[in-house]
Amino acid sequence: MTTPDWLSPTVRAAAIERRLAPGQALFRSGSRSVGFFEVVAGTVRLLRVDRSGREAVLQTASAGDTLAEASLFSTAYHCDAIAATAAIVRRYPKAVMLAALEDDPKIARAFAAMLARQVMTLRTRLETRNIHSARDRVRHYLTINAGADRRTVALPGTLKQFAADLGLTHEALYRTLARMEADGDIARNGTVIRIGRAT
Amino acid sequence: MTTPDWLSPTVRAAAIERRLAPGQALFRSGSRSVGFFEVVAGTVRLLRVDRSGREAVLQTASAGDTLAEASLFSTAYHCDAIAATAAIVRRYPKAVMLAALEDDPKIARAFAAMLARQVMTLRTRLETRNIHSARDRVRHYLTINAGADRRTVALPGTLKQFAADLGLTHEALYRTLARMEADGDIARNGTVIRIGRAT
DNA sequence: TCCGGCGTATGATTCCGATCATATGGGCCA
DNA sequence: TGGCCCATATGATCGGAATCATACGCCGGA
Repeated sequence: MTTPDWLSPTVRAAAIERRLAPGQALFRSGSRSVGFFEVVAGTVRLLRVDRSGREAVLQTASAGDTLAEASLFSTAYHCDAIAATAAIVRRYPKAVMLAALEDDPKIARAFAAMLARQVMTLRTRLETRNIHSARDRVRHYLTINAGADRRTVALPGTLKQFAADLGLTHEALYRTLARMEADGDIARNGTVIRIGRAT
Repeated sequence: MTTPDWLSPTVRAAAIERRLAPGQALFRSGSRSVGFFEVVAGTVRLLRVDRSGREAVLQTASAGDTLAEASLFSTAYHCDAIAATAAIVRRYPKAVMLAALEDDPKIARAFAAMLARQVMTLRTRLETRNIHSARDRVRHYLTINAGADRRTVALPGTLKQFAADLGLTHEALYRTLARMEADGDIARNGTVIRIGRAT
């Protein structure tokens, strides 16, 4: 989830860069796993599509985030990775990375710590999804993702993407934000949101 | 999530067993993290409680599962662990485990693999929560957790716990199961569910 | 420059899960 | 054995998010 400064020079040297057009797939569910990725620029989203066509956003990776780390231990990917914007990704080949894990306890530990962070992030998202009220769900997200001042949040993408991340329809999100703004709970400037009663 | 046969004898020797009464807390959110746990018997649930008192089930750990692995890398726990039944847990002290990670690449790798599995499990749960229809949500859970014959599922606990895991009220689950049974989508025998149209 | 697509926005309506209420049976403890 | 708690179950009602529909403005490409 953070810049992989913990990777050894060997692993970094083995990285392979690739550009993605918006909407282009980095990999698809079921395809053979060939390593994990770092997003250098742009945004890539991990998602699964169920029979009814509804898509669940599992992760939104922006510049500096890593992607599909878990695939190191399985032979195939279990979801689709789609570029939300034009993006550049770096692929760290599976074999090289696994070897590095064996060789260097520091890397292994850092890798484990990173996975642990992911587990916590996912748990938090699961917690968000447990909130039924759209308003409370938005509030929960905002308080968790507030910047250093605890008062402003810059959304990573469009409102539509934000809605998908929250597990809401975009209509519901638009309405909720409008109501929260009308009530003075938040103030908006595009995708920058200030939390708290208007002063 | 599986029996930690990958732990070194040293780590295992350092384990500390503890019994829990149903409803008793193993640890609370905010308390200093002192290691991770293995459930030897019974069931322990990880949950967070939001302001409104609603609780989100983050994980249900049964015998053989591990718990709070991610806490190795943080100083405090981020959720409550509550025994759902009478339970026995084994605690693996933090320092011992961290040292083992440094020493033995095999352990580190196995630990990372276990975390990776957790990440995938959590993603699947996130996917489930993205399904709005109670019926489809139940169906999704059942197809994923079907036994070897792909037709039967033995629920790990009570229906009420199952409802919490799915993020439904128990009333909604009772009704949904009743309707699915009436329609012949499933057949039930207590908490054992057979999938598929009645033959 | 004009057109088309997409994000944003809002209205009307529907649907279904949450909530509140009530009932029953089984298990456990006194 | 009696009483209590809890899981299971079902009914009635409500609220709010999903859904369908429409509109507007912006941006990029033809």
